[in-house]
Amino acid sequence: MSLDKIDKEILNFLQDDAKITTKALSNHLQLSLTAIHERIKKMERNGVIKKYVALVNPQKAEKDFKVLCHVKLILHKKQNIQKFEREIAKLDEVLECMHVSGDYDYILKVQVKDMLSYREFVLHKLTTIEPVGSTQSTFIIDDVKHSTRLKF
Amino acid sequence: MSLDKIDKEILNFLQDDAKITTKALSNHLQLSLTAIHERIKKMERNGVIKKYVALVNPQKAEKDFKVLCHVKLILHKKQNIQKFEREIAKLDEVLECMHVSGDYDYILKVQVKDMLSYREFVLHKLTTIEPVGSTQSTFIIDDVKHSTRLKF
DNA sequence: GCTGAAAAGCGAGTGGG
DNA sequence: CCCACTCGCTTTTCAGC
Repeated sequence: MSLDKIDKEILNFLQDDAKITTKALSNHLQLSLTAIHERIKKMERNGVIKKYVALVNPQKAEKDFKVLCHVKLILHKKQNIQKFEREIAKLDEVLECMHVSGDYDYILKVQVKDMLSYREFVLHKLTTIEPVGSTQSTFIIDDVKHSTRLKF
Repeated sequence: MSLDKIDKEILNFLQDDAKITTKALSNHLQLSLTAIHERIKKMERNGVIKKYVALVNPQKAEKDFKVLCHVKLILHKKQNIQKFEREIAKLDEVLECMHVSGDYDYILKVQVKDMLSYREFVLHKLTTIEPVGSTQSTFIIDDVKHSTRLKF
């Protein structure tokens, strides 16, 4: 589907505030309520808008220890890859799992309470996944910027 | 502030669906409308809930080329660090900027349309930031998991 | 901190231009 | 694409426990 300029502006607003009213949008974009409403519904149906979520502040919720964990698999067989990706998806501590080019196969962004919890995670969860070969941890000193927004 | 069990359950729901009604929550958690409502408002005031946002599907919005860009600064002086972080915050292509331990100073998650746009980004935006020394790009083959949710 | 009920505001759908 | 109008639901507030 193709997004025109107005669609993109709507997305810019909704990515900042899921609860903005259609009325406010219609003021900002000089368009009628109905038009805005239909465009939003269409983008929801098409999957352009995936979902609406609340973002929680990790500092205020005991989840402020963040690590980038580099993972190598033992063997690059299809079954291994699938198994790893399936198991990783189940782990709540893993917010992101990226299959990457370069020295490692995957980079995980892991978010837990503290160093101790991280150790628990690596020992009892991550390294018990069979295809995992080696891992290497890069600690995040500061999350300078963290956005969920694609700017159009 | 401390979050009790009910608060945490509310957060689990809201992180999946910002638009869930207080009524639905009151059913799930066996609590009155007003009680749920007050807990949510309190967490919003305290900043436990940062904001409500719409998540856009990058595949359907021409932003499906993702790169982890490792950055070294030329000199680790306070001014350099501050300047870099200030400039990076302005770049819409950079969704995440993490100050990390290890061989590099920062890891950026950059999200653009395609390889050409990425090249433009590196040449005309990233490397024109003064304190940037060297950069190294790790391409994301597949975003296996991408979550905004902290599980309680 | 909880409940229940009443008031105000918004979303979703309709008919028509 | 816009306007005007409903209806029903959700949010918000208020009294009282």
